Amino acid sequence: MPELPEVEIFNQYFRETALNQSIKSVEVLNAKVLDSPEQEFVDRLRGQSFADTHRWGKNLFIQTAENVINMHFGMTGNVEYYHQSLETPKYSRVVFLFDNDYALAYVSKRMFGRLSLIGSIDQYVQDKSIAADALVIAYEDFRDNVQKKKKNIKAVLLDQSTAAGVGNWIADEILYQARIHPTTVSKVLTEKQLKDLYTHMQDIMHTAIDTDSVREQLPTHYITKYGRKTTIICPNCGAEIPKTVVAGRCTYACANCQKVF
DNA sequence: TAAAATGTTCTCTT
DNA sequence: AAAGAGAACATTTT
Repeated sequence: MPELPEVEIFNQYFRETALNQSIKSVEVLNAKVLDSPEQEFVDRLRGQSFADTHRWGKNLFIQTAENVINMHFGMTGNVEYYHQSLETPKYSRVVFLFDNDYALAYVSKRMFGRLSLIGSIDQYVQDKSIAADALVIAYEDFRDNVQKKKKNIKAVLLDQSTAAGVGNWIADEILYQARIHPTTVSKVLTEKQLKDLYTHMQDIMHTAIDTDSVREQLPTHYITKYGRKTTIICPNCGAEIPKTVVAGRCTYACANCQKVF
């Protein structure tokens, strides 16, 4: 679930619910998702409140008066705000209990997600070589980042040091819309093709955010609309779209419409 | 039932 | 040295 649009939706949800709530206690149900020792994590957040948030790529940063938290969701996960009289959501790993009797659960089904106490957002993204966010990166920076690399274009798009926030389904969708095959080596792409990729990248992100990232609500010319398990028919040419592996990830690309350059 | 899953990081190699 | 390829990670679902 959590590519840039999902995390943006989590960010908006977080801001509408948990922001400015005073943290009465922190329950760690599975310390594996914490980067810091459990006791330190709990001690540093108890009694504080979430003052502000920022999304950068797939990362959600949450600030309190004295701390910055990096929240990452991995392959599965979300946040859920609920009244404490209700059951804790399934797969909750850490729960922040507020003074108002509501709580915010950090949910991570596969436990690939992480909660980390960090020094600052700038330091974090620099340490991790995370590029500017895909929605705000300047075209020239995106182009330069692509041209620095020698991998196939799908691997380059998935690389968070190209533009932060692109994940597996969005990479496929960008390449489908730009009619470029994912195995194309990124270096051979023309300026026009790079501009096209950039434009589609931002269009797709905005479209996914606007549709609340509900797959069925995506435009009919998106391959992502048709899922990633069953057989997909190309909305452009009608051919069956094969499932392959590119950059170590499952990949859907139309052999007719997407050329290898 | 074994495989696959909307991600990142580590290790090995070049 | 730095970049790329591939495995590893942990868990659930189909």
